[in-house]
Amino acid sequence: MTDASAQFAALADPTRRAIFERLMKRPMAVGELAEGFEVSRPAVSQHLAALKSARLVEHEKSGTRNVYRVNPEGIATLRRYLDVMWTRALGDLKAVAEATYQRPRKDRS
Amino acid sequence: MTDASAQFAALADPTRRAIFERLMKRPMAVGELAEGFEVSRPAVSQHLAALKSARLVEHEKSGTRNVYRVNPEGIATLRRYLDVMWTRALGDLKAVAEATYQRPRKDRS
DNA sequence: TCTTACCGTAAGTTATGCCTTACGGAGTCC
DNA sequence: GGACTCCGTAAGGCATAACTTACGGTAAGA
Repeated sequence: MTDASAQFAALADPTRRAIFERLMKRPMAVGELAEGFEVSRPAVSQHLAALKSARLVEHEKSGTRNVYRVNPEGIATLRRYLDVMWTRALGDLKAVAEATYQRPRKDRS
Repeated sequence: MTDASAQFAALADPTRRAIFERLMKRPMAVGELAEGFEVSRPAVSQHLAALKSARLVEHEKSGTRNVYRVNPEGIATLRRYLDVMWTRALGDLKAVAEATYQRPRKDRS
């Protein structure tokens, strides 16, 4: 069992998902990030804490600012989980599945 | 933009995730499905409704029973979403990413 | 040192979600 | 038709989570 549950929960909230997607474009400090949303800056801080505990983002201090960026490994974890789901969901629909989604052989990294 | 948000929310709840994973093994009726969990049968019904509105499961009536099964397309939607996330998250880490997860190239810009 | 900028945390309120029991509809068998 | 099975929905309680304002701590500049 992985920690995919925390990651699903982290990406379930719309605001948090928007924050995460915004961090996709480029790393940003908290204040700059908060300007793009209607919620307050502390709310953004709390969302970032949730994303951090889910291993979806990382952060690094730069002077007084705290720059956040996405963590590719977090996304990779979800991808691997969904790969397992996908493989099991195929069942007798294997032919159809392989036609609609090409996927590489799965290895544990 | 897809309806991935509803799917993330659907898979965020542990009980609902367990129900979904149990349906992976084989299609089941609601009553039979509910016996495997500690929560009540109506609770399972509500979870199934959430999974259904997220396009993650389908159902088909068979007499008085309602047989649910997973919908592979729902998982595919999440996989595609995470593929986009993954591609964008690579950024300047492209080399590292390609080393840990083989995937076809997908350039934007 | 004093001031300013930037950010995390605490405390409290409000909204959301999960669960329960109770009820009613639809299908099957006699 | 009557009884039984199976299931969805309604109503309400309760826990969790999301948001706000207020406050404190740390770093940089004058």
